[in-house]
Amino acid sequence: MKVSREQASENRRRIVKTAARLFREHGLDGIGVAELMKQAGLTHGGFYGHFQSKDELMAEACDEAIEQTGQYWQRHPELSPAAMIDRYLTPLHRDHPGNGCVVAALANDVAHREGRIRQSYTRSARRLIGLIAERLPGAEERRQRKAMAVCAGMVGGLILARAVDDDVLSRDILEAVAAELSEIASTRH
Amino acid sequence: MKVSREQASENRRRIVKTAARLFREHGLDGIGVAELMKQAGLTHGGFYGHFQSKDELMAEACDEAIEQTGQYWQRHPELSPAAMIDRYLTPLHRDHPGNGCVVAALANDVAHREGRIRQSYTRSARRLIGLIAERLPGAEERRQRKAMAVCAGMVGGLILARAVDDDVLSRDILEAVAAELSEIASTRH
DNA sequence: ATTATCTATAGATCTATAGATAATGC
DNA sequence: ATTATCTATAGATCTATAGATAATGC
Repeated sequence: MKVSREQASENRRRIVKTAARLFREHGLDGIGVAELMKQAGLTHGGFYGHFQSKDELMAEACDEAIEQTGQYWQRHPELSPAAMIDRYLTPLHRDHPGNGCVVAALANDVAHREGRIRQSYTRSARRLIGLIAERLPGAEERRQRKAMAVCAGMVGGLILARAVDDDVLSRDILEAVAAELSEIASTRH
Repeated sequence: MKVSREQASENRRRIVKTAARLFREHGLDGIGVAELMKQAGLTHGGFYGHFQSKDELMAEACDEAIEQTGQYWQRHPELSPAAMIDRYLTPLHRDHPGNGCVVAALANDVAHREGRIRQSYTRSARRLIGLIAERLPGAEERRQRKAMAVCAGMVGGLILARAVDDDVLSRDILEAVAAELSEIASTRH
């Protein structure tokens, strides 16, 4: 069942994209290589022709995920920081982690690991902070500081909204955090 | 090797306390029953005399962890919200998750589960929000809203600081988030 | 002939249970 | 006699590999 060189490289690409979705949905340990390959339309054993290990795929999937997110924000350069916050802290984003922010989806997972995935995650976090910082007014240092706070609030708010088992509390968190973070983004201090 | 009824109940208690530490350190899937029991000074098989399942222990360990944190803050009623934020967002807390905030430690893990652990986590999150809200000035509704935003920022800041692989960035995040959250806690809006 | 993929499985690890053991407590 | 704990293991799951298969590309 060999396929063309072109098809093989397309298959590799599909594995990375599938992984970027599944790792965000289920966590790094929540999805196995066999199930992942099945969802990519391939078989378990074929995986190791494309990657040395699951760890290697984790790092590539993290890069892929932040690239998707980065491109999304860069396609909307007109959005203010407050508008970004409002789009981030929505029930839609909360309920679709597979297509959402990788920094929020893998934070706890990554803290327990070393190596490439940790480096890839750190780049992703920097990029998210940078995407916010570049739209804030003021001097570089102040923008960075505010962007970190806004980023922490967005990530924390989304993670909390996903973790609690009460729809009312979950929505209250999303709305309260969005409202208060917009304050930070717009004040002069 | 039977022990007294009193000793047995002390053993059960030690399992819960050990679990409260280990789950926060390694995540719910990052520590197995065998290793956990070893660290509690007992053997693997003995576990199921005390608990029906690992899931049951997860919920009890989460309750134990938030109880420890709640008692800590209640022993310091003099601390302002800004002082709480400063004590939460420290390198010490970041580097010792086993003794720290369970809401930050298990957020991603819990989002992928159902049942008792999810309920226990939701109670913990409510309690953390409440501990902050009761020290904020103003009307109930506004205090709740601000407490949710502060809580999200604290949790997000700590989780990010733990996940990134760069000491400078990690410390910058802790300091930036603490500074900006103190603003929220003290403004009138 | 090369190689991308498939089938099958080795080896490790994890939760949970069965049955044995030995000290408590009636 | 009861029961808390221990040893040993069943059964499931996961990563990674070995060897077979079959279509590509020289």
